[in-house]
Amino acid sequence: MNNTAPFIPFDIKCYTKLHEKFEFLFEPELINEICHLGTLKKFEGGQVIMDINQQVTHIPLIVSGSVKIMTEDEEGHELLLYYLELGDTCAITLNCCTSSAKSAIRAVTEESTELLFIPVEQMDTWMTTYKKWRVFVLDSYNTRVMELLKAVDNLAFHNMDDRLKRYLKDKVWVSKSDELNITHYEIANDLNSSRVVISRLMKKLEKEGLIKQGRNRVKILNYTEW
DNA sequence: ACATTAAGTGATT
DNA sequence: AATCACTTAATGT
Repeated sequence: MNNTAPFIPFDIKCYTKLHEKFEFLFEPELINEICHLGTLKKFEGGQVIMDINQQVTHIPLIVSGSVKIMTEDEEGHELLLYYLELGDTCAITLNCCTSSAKSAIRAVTEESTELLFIPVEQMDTWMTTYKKWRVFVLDSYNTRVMELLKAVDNLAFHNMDDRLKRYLKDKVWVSKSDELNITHYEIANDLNSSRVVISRLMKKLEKEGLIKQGRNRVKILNYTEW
């Protein structure tokens, strides 16, 4: 038995896991580099992994779970912008990194989530050495801008009950379950609305037969028809 | 049994 | 659609 065996620099299982998860995105050599230079961290649901005005030193890459990205107004009311899932990264953060600016957003884990933090310095070198990294960065930038546009459109052109429906739909999508454990207060907070308004609209949706609800839980009925 | 938290509702702006 | 003020219902200690 080799006595150095327990002291391998990284977890073999984790190593192969990352290869499986990211082979569709990156070159194998790049995944090797990611394994060596990145740090994998696990979070419980509801943890703030990056906050507004925080200095950005690492780029987060989602390995499992999901993260919600939000802004805040002067009074501290939040607004959900979009979610990040497997293989996603936050392009807003990417921009912060290169310009060494501070974060404009807050990132909160939606469920228990694994994140791979890559030091900013790697950005530039990988941009020139790995084609797939370049494509990944540009692509993710693009999809984030699209998501932002969607959020703005939603905010500007749709009333509350529409926004609520979209919210529930998205929520079912990211949680991969039509049974949501959520309170009216939390929904109101994500939508920058008030609990009373959400309660009324939720009651309406229930009467329309679109949802069933109880304390701390909402079940979305026949999701496919949404 | 009591306190706390979530949800429902009428009235007002 | 938001806020207030109040009620009712569910849950934890």
